[in-house]
Amino acid sequence: DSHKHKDKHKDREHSHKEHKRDKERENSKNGNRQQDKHFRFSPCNLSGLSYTRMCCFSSLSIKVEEDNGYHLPIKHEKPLKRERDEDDRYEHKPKKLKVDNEKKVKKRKQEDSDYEEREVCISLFLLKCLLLHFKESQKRAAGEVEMVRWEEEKYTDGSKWRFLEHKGPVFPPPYEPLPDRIRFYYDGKAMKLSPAAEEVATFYAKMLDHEYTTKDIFRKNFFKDWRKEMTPEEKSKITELKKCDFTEMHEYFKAQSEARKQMTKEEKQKIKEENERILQEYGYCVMDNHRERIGNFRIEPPGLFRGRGDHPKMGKLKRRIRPEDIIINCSKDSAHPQAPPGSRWKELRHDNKVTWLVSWTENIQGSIKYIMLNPSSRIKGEKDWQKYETARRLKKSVEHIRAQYREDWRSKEMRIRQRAVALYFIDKLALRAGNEKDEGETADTVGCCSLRVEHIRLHPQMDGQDYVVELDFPGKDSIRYYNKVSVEKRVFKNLQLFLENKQAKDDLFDRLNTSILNKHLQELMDGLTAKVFRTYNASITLQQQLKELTSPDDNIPEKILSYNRANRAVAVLCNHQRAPPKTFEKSMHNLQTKIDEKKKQLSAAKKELKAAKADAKMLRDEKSKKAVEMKKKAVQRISEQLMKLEVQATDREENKQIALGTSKLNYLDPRISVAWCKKWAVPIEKIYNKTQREKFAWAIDMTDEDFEF
DNA sequence: TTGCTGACTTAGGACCCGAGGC
DNA sequence: GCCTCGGGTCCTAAGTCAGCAA
Repeated sequence: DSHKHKDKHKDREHSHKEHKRDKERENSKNGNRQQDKHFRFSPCNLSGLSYTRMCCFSSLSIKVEEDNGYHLPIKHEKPLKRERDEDDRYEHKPKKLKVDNEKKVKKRKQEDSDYEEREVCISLFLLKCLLLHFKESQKRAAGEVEMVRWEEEKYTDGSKWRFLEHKGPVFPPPYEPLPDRIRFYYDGKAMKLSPAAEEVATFYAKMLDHEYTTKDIFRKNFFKDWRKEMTPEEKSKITELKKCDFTEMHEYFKAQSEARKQMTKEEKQKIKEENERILQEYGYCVMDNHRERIGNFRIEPPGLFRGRGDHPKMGKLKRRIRPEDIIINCSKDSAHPQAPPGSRWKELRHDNKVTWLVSWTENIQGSIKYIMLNPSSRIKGEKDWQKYETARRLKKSVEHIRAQYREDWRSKEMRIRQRAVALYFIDKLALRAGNEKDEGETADTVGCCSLRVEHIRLHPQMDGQDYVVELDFPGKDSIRYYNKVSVEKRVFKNLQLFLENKQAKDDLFDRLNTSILNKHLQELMDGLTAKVFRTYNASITLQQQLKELTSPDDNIPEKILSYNRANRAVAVLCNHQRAPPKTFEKSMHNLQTKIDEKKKQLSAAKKELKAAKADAKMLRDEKSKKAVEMKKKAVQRISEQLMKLEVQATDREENKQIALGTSKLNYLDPRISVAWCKKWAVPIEKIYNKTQREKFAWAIDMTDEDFEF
């Protein structure tokens, strides 16, 4: 562990040096192509004109496969039709957008009234698309590739769509009572439960193998909620959980899942087809004339709440969601989804200021759950792009911001010093912001602003380093963050001061919260919030590590190993951990055995080659020459296989406790990876699987090998 | 300023299924 | 053809952050 964290620290220190270098490099290249590109691609385009390249085709045929929905400037793009909007796009100010919009409302009244017209006149709108489509096809046919822009399609009023149509959610199947032969025992005696009580009992029975059922809070919460579902008779009889025997139920479900596995190919195929049918019917929606994949179109089935860490509500009953709990969001002029027969929706809403299609309130925390679009959708992709553009803007001002917070360490105001030290942690250690949480309602986890005295230890000297801060706290999902980091003297002195006269449970930064911090960050840079630092530091680390680790002479597997190592450096930075796979030791052992065997094979093959060479030297005939060639090839093949296995082993070992997926999916600007792949001729499929390629279609589409984050 | 809520992103674990080895 | 393993996908919890009301 300590080794890991030392490395982690090293990585961080390194990347900071690299930041400077990057900055210098960037300065020296002032005005280069990248910058132009950056401007052109800046997310102002996102809500503006430039991405409106002709998705109106797909809008007509509704074929997302042919048009990924990203309206990216392409190389052969001709000058924009609406030059006057170009200027607007040079400065990206997402957060001011709303304010700006308000100010611009009057100015744009004329344009807005156009919108309104269009809104009420969808058919005209489609007609126009049709016309554009037609024109475009004509041009294409004539070999003229010109960008046709869908000028109308820009949402500067904060709306997210004009048209939204979907089929509503898919509900889980109703509860199927257990067959009579499957019995529940209380205090050793068989007892038939009412359907409601039985259903809840099955939730518990299904989890009998899980560690959850050994936890007191889980058992207590479950039992309390279960009793609420019981009939008065059941309630009076069943008073102690430990007298409940669910084993028959448990065995029944195990047998069922076993039976599912044993199904014939045909049966499995049938289920697959049915799932596909449901996906086609409910898994897509039409948003602004694109057919888009929906992320989660199934309503969460009832069950027992599985909170993470020491969650005070674990084991509580997550109740079944009924149509009457559901709010449907779609456009007025769409075919509204129908509630299941005999039921009705809670509400039918037409709010185009939000992106969700369906929502309901869950009963554990009382929070709202949503059905939204898949990451491959235009709306999510553009947001993602915008996120990375904000992080790239931070790259430009980060040195200034760092200088500022270093200055603030000396402020005479405590709140400023706290803010500055917290920001230093967020920047240097990629900590999360750390919002306040409801005590007793959620697991006790913290982030930067909510760190407490008990989470930090100061060591003026440790392991040969000065001013070491030891951080140890439960972070998001109760994942432990443990790190020892040497900080600057002034930070250290400040921390000593913050700790003075405080108890273990007191806040380290008692004059700070995320709201204060983010307000400050907003003043430093438009759109800047605490989490942008995580995105920025993750992406810049990837870029820098790739530069450092990639050797031009490496073959593809070695390059991929380098990529994974760079990815890993980021995962370590962001503390993305995973439980080591249960079969890790075993599979590692198996792999080692394979490697040993391969080595034996190799030496055998080499011997054979040697012998064949000797033969060839003696016999000097075609046959033995051929034999040498064959043996040579065999040696080559086997050593390649061996190398591959060894790389695999290294990769797997290094990956034992680290999850690469999270950073890849959420923190690393995909354009860095795409550019790297292009530069080193690594097929993008080796880095991104199909889903990831769909999510990052925008980046794959727009990125050249010389892209710089 | 504070508390609360809604919308959206980020997160790890469970589960499924197919590739590849035997 | 069977089995194992791991990647891919699904699931949904747990964060962040802005906006609003008191």
